[in-house]
Amino acid sequence: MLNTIPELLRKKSVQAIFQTPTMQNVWPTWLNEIHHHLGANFAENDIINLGDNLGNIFRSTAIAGRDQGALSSGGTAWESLVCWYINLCCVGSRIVAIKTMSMVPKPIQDATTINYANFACNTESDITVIIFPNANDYNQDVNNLNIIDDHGNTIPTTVTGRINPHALNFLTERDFLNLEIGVIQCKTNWNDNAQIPMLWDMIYSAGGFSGRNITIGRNNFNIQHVRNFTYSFVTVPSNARANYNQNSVAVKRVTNLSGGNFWGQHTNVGVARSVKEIFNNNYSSGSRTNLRNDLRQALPDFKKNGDLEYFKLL
DNA sequence: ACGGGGATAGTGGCTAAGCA
DNA sequence: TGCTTAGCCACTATCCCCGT
Repeated sequence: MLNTIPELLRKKSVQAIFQTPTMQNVWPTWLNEIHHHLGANFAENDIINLGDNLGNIFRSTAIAGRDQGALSSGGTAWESLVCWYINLCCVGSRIVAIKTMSMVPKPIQDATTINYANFACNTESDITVIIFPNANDYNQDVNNLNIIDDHGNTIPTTVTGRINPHALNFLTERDFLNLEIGVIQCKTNWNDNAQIPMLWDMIYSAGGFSGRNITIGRNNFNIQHVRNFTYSFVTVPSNARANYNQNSVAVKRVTNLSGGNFWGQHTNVGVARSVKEIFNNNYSSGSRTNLRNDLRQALPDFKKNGDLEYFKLL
């Protein structure tokens, strides 16, 4: 079960997260905090409930004062944590979160591109979530798949044990109409940055503005052609003294996003929901049974040096 | 006119991805 | 491998709005 296309992509995505020096710096501290929240003999609910504490985990590496380096790395660190968490909760499903844009299959990169006249401003989508269709090619062990391209040639699913990007590009192109895609905008602070997700969501929702030569998509891949597309906002938030209520501008700016707004703490009704709610809200069709059940079956693999060791939970 | 609270705009060194 | 550059965010002075 853990050798499917989505699982191989997940592994590649999570391994990439741990490549950055920033992540290697913060991880020992975060892991302590994560273990503290998970408890000794954790179950699937403990993993999902980490979402209520992502903000605390993030802040456990907060540096006194604020040098510019901390500011810069903060954004990367938060994106990494959210991407790690989503993949963690989605083990066993067809839902995969990817932080590195170059790892996103080409058709999806093309579809999310926004063209401002001739200028392709590649959306700085922090995290791209792909929900693969409920089809054989995404449910079976990759060794049992036989993927034939348009010329009748077999495309290998893996290259030296890792997923073959060409196979992924081919499949996402072939099954494009049945894909679901989620874009997640991550920001550590909420106040001023709320404008950004609001504006991108407007453009995606409008499908571009033809009169002004603003269009979405390249190579005939359009985000409005996939089965479902959501745009969401996930914040820490790092603004310690901020007092958010349902009338705050920052709140109003993101409450209407197609994918909703979330934060790394307990849900505050009318303000923001815990990031753990993002799965039911946006990605539920990607679960094989349901999120908890998929996760429960994978639990043993977290607790030994097994298939899921790459999450570095040990 | 005044005061207070909330929103806004600007700052600026570091990080990491991309490229040659 | 080294260089270039887009992108990162916490804090503060200032602006704006509204009630008194």
